[in-house]
Amino acid sequence: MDNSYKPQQLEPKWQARWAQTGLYRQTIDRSKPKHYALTMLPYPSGDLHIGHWYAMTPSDARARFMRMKGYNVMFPMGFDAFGLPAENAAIKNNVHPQKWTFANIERMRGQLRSMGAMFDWEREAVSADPAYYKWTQWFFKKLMELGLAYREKAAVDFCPHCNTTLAREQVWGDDRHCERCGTPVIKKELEQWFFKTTDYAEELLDFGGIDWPERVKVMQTNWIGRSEGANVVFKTEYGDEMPIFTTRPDTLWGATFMVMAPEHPLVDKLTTPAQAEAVQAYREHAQSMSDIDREAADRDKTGVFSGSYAINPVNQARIPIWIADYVLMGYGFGAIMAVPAHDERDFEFARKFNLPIIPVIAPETGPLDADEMTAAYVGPGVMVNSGEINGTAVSEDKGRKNPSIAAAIDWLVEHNAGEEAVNYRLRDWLISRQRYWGAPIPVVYCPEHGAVPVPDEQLPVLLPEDVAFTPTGESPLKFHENFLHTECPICGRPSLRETDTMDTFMCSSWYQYRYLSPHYEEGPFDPEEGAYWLPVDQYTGGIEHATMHLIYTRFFTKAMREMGLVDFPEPMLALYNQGMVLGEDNEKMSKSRGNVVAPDNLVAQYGADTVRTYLMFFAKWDQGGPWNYDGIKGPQRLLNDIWEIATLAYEPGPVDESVTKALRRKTHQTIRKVTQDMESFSFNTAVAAIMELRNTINEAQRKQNVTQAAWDEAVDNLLLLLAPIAPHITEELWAQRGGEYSIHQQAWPVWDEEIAKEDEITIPVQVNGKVRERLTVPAGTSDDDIKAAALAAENVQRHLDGKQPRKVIVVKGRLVNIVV
RNA sequence: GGGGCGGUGGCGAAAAGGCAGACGCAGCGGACUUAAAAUCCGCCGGAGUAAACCUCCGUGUGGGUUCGAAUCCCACCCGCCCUACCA
Repeated sequence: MDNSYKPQQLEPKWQARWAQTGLYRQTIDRSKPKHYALTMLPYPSGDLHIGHWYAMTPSDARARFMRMKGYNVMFPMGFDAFGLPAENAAIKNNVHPQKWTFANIERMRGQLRSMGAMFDWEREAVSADPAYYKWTQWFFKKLMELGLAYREKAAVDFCPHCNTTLAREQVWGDDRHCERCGTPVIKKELEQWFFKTTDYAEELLDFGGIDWPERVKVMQTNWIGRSEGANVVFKTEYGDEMPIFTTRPDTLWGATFMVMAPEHPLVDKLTTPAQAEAVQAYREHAQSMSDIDREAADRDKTGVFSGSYAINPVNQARIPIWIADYVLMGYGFGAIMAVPAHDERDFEFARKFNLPIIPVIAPETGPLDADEMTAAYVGPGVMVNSGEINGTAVSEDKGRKNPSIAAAIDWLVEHNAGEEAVNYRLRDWLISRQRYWGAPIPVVYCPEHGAVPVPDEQLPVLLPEDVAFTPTGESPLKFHENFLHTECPICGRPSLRETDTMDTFMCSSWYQYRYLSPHYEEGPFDPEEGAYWLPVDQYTGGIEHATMHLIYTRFFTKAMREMGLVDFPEPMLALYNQGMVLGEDNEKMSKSRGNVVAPDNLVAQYGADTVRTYLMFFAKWDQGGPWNYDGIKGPQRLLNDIWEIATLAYEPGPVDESVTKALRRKTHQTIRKVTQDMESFSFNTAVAAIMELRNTINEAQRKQNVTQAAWDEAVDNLLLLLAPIAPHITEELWAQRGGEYSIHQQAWPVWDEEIAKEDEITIPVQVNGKVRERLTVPAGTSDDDIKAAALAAENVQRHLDGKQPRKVIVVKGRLVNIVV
């Protein structure tokens, strides 16, 4: 009978068996510690990419490893199913987004099954399913109740191609383009819904208690952008209050002018008739410019004088108020005090428009001369020209740690002119999208009561199916009479529905909770499931979500804690970011480059197990790297060899005790190595260790010189260690060798330190740091004996050349270094 | 401009401050075969040498710490990623 390795046959066979026997059904079991393993859910674009395999199969292997280690593991899968591509496909191919999306999901389910992952499909959640988005809408209402959702008119980022507004996080790059389609965004004044992520700015900076990569923590910290300083209230000469934020209140005495953003509400009032024309022209110019031009590379400062003046509260100086687009309306108060002597941007502006420069910090080298300065001075020194705080030291510290800043803040408080303040770069999350394929915002606008949330019993607000898409991408909800017209839930008056839908990041902010009980109807998730499984123990996914999804879901969990739904502050205790598989040309895979690797073809050619093993072998997981069609041969040979090893009968000839012992040692060393590597996500070296064991077993196979018991121990453990990585072949071979179903329910092997121990060790002997000899000694030889043997060694003597060793360093079991 | 990550054979990569290059790919030599593929055996950083188990050089560059550095520190070069007039 032909019993060669045919993954194309045995993989579907076992996948069916697993499904049939409910092997991956994951239910509460209080007799075991729980482990919630989560991999970022895919968008159903229609085809599973090798990138999905790279994200999911090592994640699956880790979850399987935890299961064999004795944890009750939950490893769910679902789809982030709302979003623009579905709608764009609808416009292009005249197919309804729902049909397109659910057809893709169906196709991707099949592809996901071909991975042989341990997903519990009964926990699958699809965000575009009304049973799911009902709760997305419910969360929106809850956030409203908590005062964490509000509606405001603001100049927001708008993608003209996608025809919708975007959150700040979804505007990328130095040309400020749309994260989805790459079109440069424009600013638009619109009434939009926001979530108050800024309320949690301080708490989001606290990563205590979570094991997340340093890189993500740094990115989030920078994104939140905390800066310490003071709010200072300037008054215009007409008495209007003009608050500003500054990180350098100590330089207040050097403020020689003020600058407002062109969109600042006081611009109209402060513009004098003489300046009206110039200001109007400048504002129009600023508005017409896209953000790209506004932040163009040369960044030459532009601006215009308003004609009005403000009074500096520290010295009553009358200083001109300018309007310039280097001041952004979205940060602080949209206005600044300008201290050209000590701020580079202000300096540049002052030089260009001939505004006065007054130094207030004297560096150690002596006082500054305003006329001779060619750049702002931002270093340490001592305060001068600054009234009561003269003589205070200026350090390079930020905030109150800097004596001069502390003194300035105290002065401000004492004189009732300002207060210590912290400002964040983080903006509130804009969640309104002018698109059809998303969860409708559950709000009705009543002429009497304004924005009224839709009552719970009317949720979900369903997306109407009979809609006509226009080529412009404008939301068909705006023209859907039945959807649009409704009654006010409070008074019954005819009212209009909100036609915007929610940012899909809203759907993915809480999906890990819906997985617990995707069919639960009494709430977003079943509290009993939640009490057992939550929070997520191990999250894995790409780094690209560092400042988007990963901030949103943290915000969400903190808000859910306010709602009383959870009692922990962080959604995911540990996070690991995998790298990216690149094309063979070492470039990002893309259709236009023609370097895309199709997993379906690979599965057909090599089988899923080989693809999985190769993905885990070719690089450390967090690094990623280029795909290589030749490289996959290594894992392919590995699985073929293992097939041979496990299926060919072993008949020991004359047994060699020392070879037997060596095989057992290698077996136990491999268990130790693979266990540690699986623990630390070092899958590549885990596979390498398995390959080494394979090599050792191969040799025993050829020589037939180990005992049957040692042989079986080696082969059984080889299969167990490989089971999380290559689940099908190991299941098949386990069964063929008479093992109990399923290998995936077996306990992870444990190594015996005694057996793993080497009985001879090789110790390099260095003379002055260069290896001159290698000693093979029994393990446990005393340092003194090793030292003596080292000094006696022939090549060592030769290099000592009669000189007396000055010092001999013996590192236990490691090396000897003789210094002369 | 700021921040982060990285730079090791022909290639992918490994190395708790302690034998650099495990494991694999490719290559080369040999076996098997009519032949090729597959498989098996051997070699495989560079230089010296007929060959090394001997010697020298070698982890982007230059310094430093150390008995000892791919690893730690300083400066620089290159690549990738993030961020960018944030007051």
